[in-house]
Amino acid sequence: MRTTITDVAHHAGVSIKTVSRVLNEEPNVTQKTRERVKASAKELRYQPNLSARSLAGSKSYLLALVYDNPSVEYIAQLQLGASAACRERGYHLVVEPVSTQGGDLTADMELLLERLPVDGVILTSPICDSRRVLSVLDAAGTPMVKVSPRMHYAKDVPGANAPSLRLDDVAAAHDMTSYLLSLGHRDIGFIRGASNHGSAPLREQGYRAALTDFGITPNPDYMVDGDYTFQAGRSGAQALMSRKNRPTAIFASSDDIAAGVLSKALEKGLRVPEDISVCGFDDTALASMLSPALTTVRQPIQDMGRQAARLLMGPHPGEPVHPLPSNDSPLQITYDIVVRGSTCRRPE
Amino acid sequence: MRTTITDVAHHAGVSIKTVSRVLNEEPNVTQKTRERVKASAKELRYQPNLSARSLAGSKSYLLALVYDNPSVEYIAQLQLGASAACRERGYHLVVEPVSTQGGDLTADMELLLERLPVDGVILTSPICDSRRVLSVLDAAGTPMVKVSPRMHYAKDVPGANAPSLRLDDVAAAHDMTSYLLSLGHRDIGFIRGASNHGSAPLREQGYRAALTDFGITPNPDYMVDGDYTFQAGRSGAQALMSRKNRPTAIFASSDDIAAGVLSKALEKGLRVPEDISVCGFDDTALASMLSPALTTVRQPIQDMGRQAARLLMGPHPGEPVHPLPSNDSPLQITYDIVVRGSTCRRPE
DNA sequence: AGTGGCATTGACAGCGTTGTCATCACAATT
DNA sequence: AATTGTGATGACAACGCTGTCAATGCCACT
Repeated sequence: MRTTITDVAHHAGVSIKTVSRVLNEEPNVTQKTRERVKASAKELRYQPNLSARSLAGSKSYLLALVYDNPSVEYIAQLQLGASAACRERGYHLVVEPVSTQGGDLTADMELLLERLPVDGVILTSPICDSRRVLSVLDAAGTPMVKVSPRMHYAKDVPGANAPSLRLDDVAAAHDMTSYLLSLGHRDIGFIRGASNHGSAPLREQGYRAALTDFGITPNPDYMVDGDYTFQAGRSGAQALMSRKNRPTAIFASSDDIAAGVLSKALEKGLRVPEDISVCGFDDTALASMLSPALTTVRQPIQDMGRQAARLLMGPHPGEPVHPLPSNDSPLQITYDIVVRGSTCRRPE
Repeated sequence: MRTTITDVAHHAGVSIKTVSRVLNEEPNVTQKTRERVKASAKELRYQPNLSARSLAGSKSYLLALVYDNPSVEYIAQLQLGASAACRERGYHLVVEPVSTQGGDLTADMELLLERLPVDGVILTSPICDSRRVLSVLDAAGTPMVKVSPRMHYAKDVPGANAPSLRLDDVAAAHDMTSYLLSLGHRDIGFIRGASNHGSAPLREQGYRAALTDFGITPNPDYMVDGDYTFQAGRSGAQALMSRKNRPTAIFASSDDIAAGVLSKALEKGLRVPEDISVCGFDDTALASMLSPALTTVRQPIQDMGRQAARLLMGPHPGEPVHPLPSNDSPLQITYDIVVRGSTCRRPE
């Protein structure tokens, strides 16, 4: 038999309601009672039953991570962080892979919400920008947090004021581009991320700004579309390398793209970085595993997952309450430029 | 207001118990009633509340995936499959990353089981071989399925008869080694997987057997320890390449290891595959992203996740019941040797 | 027509917790 | 001393569903 709250109450000589109060850190319990109950709970190794809690109360102690598999590694890291944060507070993380392509995204979300009363949803890009998903969540009153959403929202869009977090993609891309410029590169190719991701245009913007700041007019011939995948990297590189003036460096919007670029460049007999520098974005495990290892932008993805979960769980009773980050002022995440072997000074 | 079972019962003109019976595919309901109830449920877009179900009944419609992060990619794929299978049947997947290193594994598991009454647990290697974890699960009576566990168990070990699935690591490694032999290689290095994973000795066994079958005595100098990581690949390669007769091929027990081997080989100025062939195991996304792309053993990891979840959910009412795979006769998963650019004929 | 048996249905009591509200004890106020 | 207020506590219902068991209806067989 599981130990129930009744057992604890009996053991501590109080009512179950008092036990409940203690466990939920509610006020109006004497310090003495509080301690006695806690001792009993510990001794009996009592663990509250989440189903019962959820049914009776308003909290379910369940968070959902909804994702569409942009990069396996990215999600895995986010999940690791979120899960760790959940454990700290007795929550659990339910994963919900969905597809923005086929399938009915909205229906999937509704199903989730109606079946499983989760306390909050972590939305990753590009789902965090889906009007329909946001409106379903809004309608259900489910708290959410958006990870790397688009920048600008109309005020009346559902979920417009949900807290969000992202790193400063513009600044990061600016920094990376500036780094390439500082190496002497002038003809810098750029491969965009997926257009349905908020980060894609921001990274492009940073790239463009850096060039402009340096006095170079961004050349459309040096920018190609992509979708954050290895394949996009290969075809993007193919396109860029067939330009009249082959770029001496390529800034890929993700590590997966950069891996594709590397692959194509090597296939064409180019040496990286001697003939062409390549850099990525994210610093996933892949970046270190490639030869040469990728110069890239480090995102603390795991941290972001942890932060996202914490935002949903709210401040621990007793902790200071931070103002909620919003779309307009998202929780800013730090980044670093990580220099590895895939970039070097421009060849003469 | 959410629609409840009472709403459906009212709408269909039956008792809530009958609705419950219909929804759970229980017998002893007339076809007519069954259809009427289903129609009502559909019309009202009714979704059963999982917390209530779990509290009242014995099922929670929740499965847990417990893992210790051997390879991010591997887990992500497994998770994708398991999650898909869950969705088919109205289940949800809770993820529980745990650490076999620090932390208290047993305590983590107990916590999980006592808080969240999951219907089953998917245990990945090496956790599926932890006596303590198995005994906790056994004691709680929680169904489990082991993915790639060790081969041999004493009969009295807890969880000894839990269903398990794995591919035939021995045969796969045998095939891969034979393939290298067929390319003319005779001095074939081998980098082991992590010793706490059941698959590691099996793959080694296959490697040895293939050599022996070919009339070659396995040379201990050509076998080095590893732990399925990139780093292990680098140091393993370092060790192997400093042998008197440098092997002309290296069989790495995982793609991550192989990536490390590649990295070290290229760093040393060796050409792959011209100077040295390299192959891996798993066929994770990484394998295709490397240059050259890895020859490797394809495991249908996503399928395995799907199968694992299905085993836990039991046969769909009405489906034929397959005998449960056990440790002695696990569900066999098919594999393929995928030949890519990292292997070639032995240099003269 | 009477009887037994079986398939179908429903009434009702929980499952373990939280929310609401009443009660109580004790201190502060008049 | 009587009154009021406030903090601490507990009794009880409710959350939405399933399990148990009793009741009902229907049919086949004497």
